[in-house]
Amino acid sequence: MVMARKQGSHSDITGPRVLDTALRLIAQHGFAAVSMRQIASEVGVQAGALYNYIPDKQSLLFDMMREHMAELLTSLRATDLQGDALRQLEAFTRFHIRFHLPRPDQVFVSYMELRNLSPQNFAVIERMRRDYEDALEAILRQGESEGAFAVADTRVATRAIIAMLTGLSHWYREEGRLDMAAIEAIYWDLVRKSVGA
Amino acid sequence: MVMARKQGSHSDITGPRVLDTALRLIAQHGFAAVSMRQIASEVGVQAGALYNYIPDKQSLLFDMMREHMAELLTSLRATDLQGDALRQLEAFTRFHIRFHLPRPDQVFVSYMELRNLSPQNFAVIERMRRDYEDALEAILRQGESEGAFAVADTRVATRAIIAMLTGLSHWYREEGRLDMAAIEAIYWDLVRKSVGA
DNA sequence: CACTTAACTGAACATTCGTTCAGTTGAAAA
DNA sequence: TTTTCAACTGAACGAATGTTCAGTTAAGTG
Repeated sequence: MVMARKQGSHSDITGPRVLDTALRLIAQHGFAAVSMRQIASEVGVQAGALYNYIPDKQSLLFDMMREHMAELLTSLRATDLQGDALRQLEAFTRFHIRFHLPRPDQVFVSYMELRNLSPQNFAVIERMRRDYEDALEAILRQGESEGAFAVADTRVATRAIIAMLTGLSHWYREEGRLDMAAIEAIYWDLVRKSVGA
Repeated sequence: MVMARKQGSHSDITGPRVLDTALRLIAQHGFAAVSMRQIASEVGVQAGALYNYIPDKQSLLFDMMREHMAELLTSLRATDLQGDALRQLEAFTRFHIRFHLPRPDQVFVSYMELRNLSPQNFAVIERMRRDYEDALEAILRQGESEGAFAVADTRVATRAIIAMLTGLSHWYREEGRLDMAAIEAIYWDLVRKSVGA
């Protein structure tokens, strides 16, 4: 029987390092602007070695984005979204900020590199993004039927709120003026008011 | 005296066509993913001919973005932003939508390709973007001093509102369910409420 | 008409690209 | 100690990259 190697084997170290390094570089320079040789160089191997961990460059991007979206949806479903619509909306808002703020590179790549996905891969990611949007839309619809919210168009409001929240990741810096708790409070105030609650 | 040629000369036709074609292709595939040969091919010339109109590829991107931002700022200053803060905010909101909706490619490129600008060029564009943000921030501050608006943090609210409005360009389609007037009404409702007015 | 010159071609330049693969290395297995 | 094989190297592949430039074309000028 062949055991998995525990020492001396770098596979379980190099593998994740490839994805981590690629994520950072692509977030910084863009998918098309980063070469396999750049990624390999920062990992500390030759370009050919990358192909022990990924079939090709396209899969590198797809795997990063799919993992990000899968984590997002899993975390959302694991989050307690109960109570009336107002409480659910607050929970969703705070969840979104808490999930996205510590992951600026993933957010950047997932929103900027959609064009560089193959059509099939794009469809998969788009479906996941739509699932996330639908969770917020359901909350808004419930709020309307409760009479707690007043929005002119639920679908548009859904997208507007997500754009507002996601935009946060484009300028937030950890060392900045506001910590995450302050950010949460400010955005929750904006979101709550925007739906008329 | 040498007159500018009026017929038979393609310079005044090809020149703008280069920028237009480049804009469309870059919006579609991204700056790094579009080659000079692709642009030239769609324009109907050889790659070398492009260099009669631009010094290099970087200038192509920079010229496109600077022109977009300059038009944005010029149009904003030509817009009647008077009356109390609430009226100004409405005027700003409607201006933003009317300016951006008919220019999806420019918006896309200007917000997605900042990474591909050289540091000097980036600084120029960033300065212009900041000028635009400041116009909105001034309105919010006036609204606060009037007692018309209630926002937890003016700087954050400024960015949040612009993110909300700009996000519109990412999903709006001319042939869609809503025309521009409907969109304006829906977003103005969201913006007005978000600042507590 | 001959002359000038703006506009463009077509080929070439040195790099770089993603990807493949035969061969090397060195630690775990027997 | 010998064997095994996962992990990796280093070189090579054809194709594509941005950019340059000597030469061609054709329309305007005098």
